[in-house]
Amino acid sequence: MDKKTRIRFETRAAVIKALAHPTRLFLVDVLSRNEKCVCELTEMVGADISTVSKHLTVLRTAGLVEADKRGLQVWYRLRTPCVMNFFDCIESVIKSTGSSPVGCCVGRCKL
Amino acid sequence: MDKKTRIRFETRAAVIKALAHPTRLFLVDVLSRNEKCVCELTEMVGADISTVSKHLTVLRTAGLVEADKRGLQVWYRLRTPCVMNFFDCIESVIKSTGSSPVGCCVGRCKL
DNA sequence: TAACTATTTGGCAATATCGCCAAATACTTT
DNA sequence: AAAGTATTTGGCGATATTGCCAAATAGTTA
Repeated sequence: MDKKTRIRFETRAAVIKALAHPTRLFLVDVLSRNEKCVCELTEMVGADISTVSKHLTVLRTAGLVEADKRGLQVWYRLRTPCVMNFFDCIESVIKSTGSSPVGCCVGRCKL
Repeated sequence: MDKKTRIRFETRAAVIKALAHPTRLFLVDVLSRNEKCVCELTEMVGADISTVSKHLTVLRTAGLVEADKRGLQVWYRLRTPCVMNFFDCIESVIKSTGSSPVGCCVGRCKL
């Protein structure tokens, strides 16, 4: 395993990790239809605005969404619609296993 | 946000979380070409066999790989080739941002 | 400029993840 | 049956992630 290969998989994992949270998946799903301001996303998620803002930062750092400020509001939109294709595959995995959510933000996660 | 929606995203996140690690991405990549026994995968990864075994368990629990025992060895293979399509999308995200790996198993992860 | 609104940032406590070691399990060979 | 091989499981210390609160920042309006 050469270093180059190792770094390639670490880089990919960093992007996938940004998607690996129910709230962030929800945000990506919403943003795949329309751009939204943070306040609106916060209302949809139902968590503290600071929590939602941090999730959006994670997505933005990974290159999955982008944002621009208009007046007081910051509007986010999906940069990479191709991630939506992936969800069909994920759904097929879920259907084929009857899997249910495990080990994720037990009891604290609004989403 | 109704409960049903919440659970749907938690379920999806659980599957994606199983992919969100460089070693597991590497395993998926290797298994997408051929089935392999744990010992061979362990050698390729270069970590402790117990570590590799646990990563394989994570992938299997998520429904992404399956395994069967033959003699002393356990052979794993990819159940869901569709995940490979996703990597092209991930690569395009990476190329468009020049992103590099962050915050992941710093200094400890062989992969 | 002071008050107000929208968002981000800092920090902390609670969880979750990770990798290794040691021990247990399962199967094979002698 | 005893010894040997392949794999899984238990457990622990080290890291990383998450959500909320409070405070800081940025822009708007009175």
